[in-house]
Amino acid sequence: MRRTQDERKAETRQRLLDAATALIAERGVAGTSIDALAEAADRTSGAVYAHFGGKEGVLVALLDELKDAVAAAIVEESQADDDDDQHLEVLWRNFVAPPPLAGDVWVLLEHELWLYACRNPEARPLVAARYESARRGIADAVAADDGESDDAVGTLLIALMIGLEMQRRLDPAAVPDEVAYRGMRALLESR
Amino acid sequence: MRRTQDERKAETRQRLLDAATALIAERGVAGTSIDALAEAADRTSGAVYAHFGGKEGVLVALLDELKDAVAAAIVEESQADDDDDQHLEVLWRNFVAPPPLAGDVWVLLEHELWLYACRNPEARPLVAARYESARRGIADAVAADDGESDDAVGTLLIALMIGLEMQRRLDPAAVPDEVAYRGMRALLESR
DNA sequence: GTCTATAGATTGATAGAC
DNA sequence: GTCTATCAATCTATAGAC
Repeated sequence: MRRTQDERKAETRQRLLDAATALIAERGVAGTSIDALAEAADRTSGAVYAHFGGKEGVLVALLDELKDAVAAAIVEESQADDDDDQHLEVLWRNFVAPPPLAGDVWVLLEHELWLYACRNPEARPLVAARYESARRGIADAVAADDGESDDAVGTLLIALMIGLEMQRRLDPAAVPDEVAYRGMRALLESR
Repeated sequence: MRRTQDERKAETRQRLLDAATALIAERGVAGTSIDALAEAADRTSGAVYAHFGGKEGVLVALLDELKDAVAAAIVEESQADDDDDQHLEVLWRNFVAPPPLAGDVWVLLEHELWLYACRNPEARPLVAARYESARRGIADAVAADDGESDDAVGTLLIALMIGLEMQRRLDPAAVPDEVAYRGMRALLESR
């Protein structure tokens, strides 16, 4: 029993996107050739052009797929709890390594996409929308208690977590969890 | 009157490093070929190999040159003032566009170097030292008033500024200066 | 130390068979 | 839609003249 063309097509597409996720995180956008991408997905470069038209097309599709999946996953668990401080702990842990992707991969990929957006105006709105969605999600999550949402808190918390994670990558000892919590709590209380 | 060999040598070295700064910020580490680098410096690829042995050598030299120059510049002006709130404003403005480099170039370059360090363990200590130096500098700068320095404040302030600047690049309206000040003040007062 | 020249590998992108 | 085959451009790295 043979699978339909559509199934085959969808599988190839997904394989290419998965390969792109891994390779771009590992070697960067510029460091990932179309050939390497296709090979990692067990296809040939022709398939990449047929599906996405080129490397930029792959990136747009990748951004579209990730869209708010990550933001949603980061926030999701935080909603479950009632304690304000635990909110922050879960938020921080999920941010460092959100469920849908391995933490190692995710952070590097996110920075690659950010750089790509800075350099390619046509991709900027897509990436900007991701951050906007993350800001809202976090603002809503931490506002769940008293019902009042404050966008600026989302902006600040995301900023802090990004910067802390960056420093932690270079030297884990430089960013103890307690320091992260202290900073997040301070921002939360600045409302 | 002819210049000495040493002068010529030093000029070539500096030209190559300047070209590397500009090109890496613009196209990234992987996106910058040795040929393009040499050409931008008005030399040939052979000069790059003679001076630095290859692309990694250029990056190490670049890191060494930037070292704490940027950190020092960011902090320097902040020392001049007495008012605590003005401290933060100057800090934020200098961070967004520190004197030694154009703001546009600096932030992108810094992210490229961070990604490079994440992927290349041998470069990690160099970049980690840059961040460590920046943490100390900021911690000392904001502690100038009461004399008490707190490393964690440096970690948190840097983290926040990095994350805010990233969001601002994608959408300037998303990060008003007042939000930045509010966040920085909250972190500062968390001591 | 610096250049030119070049070899060998890799890249992006396309044409054509199936 | 997917593959093979392929061309032209670009890249890294080295050898050798000066």
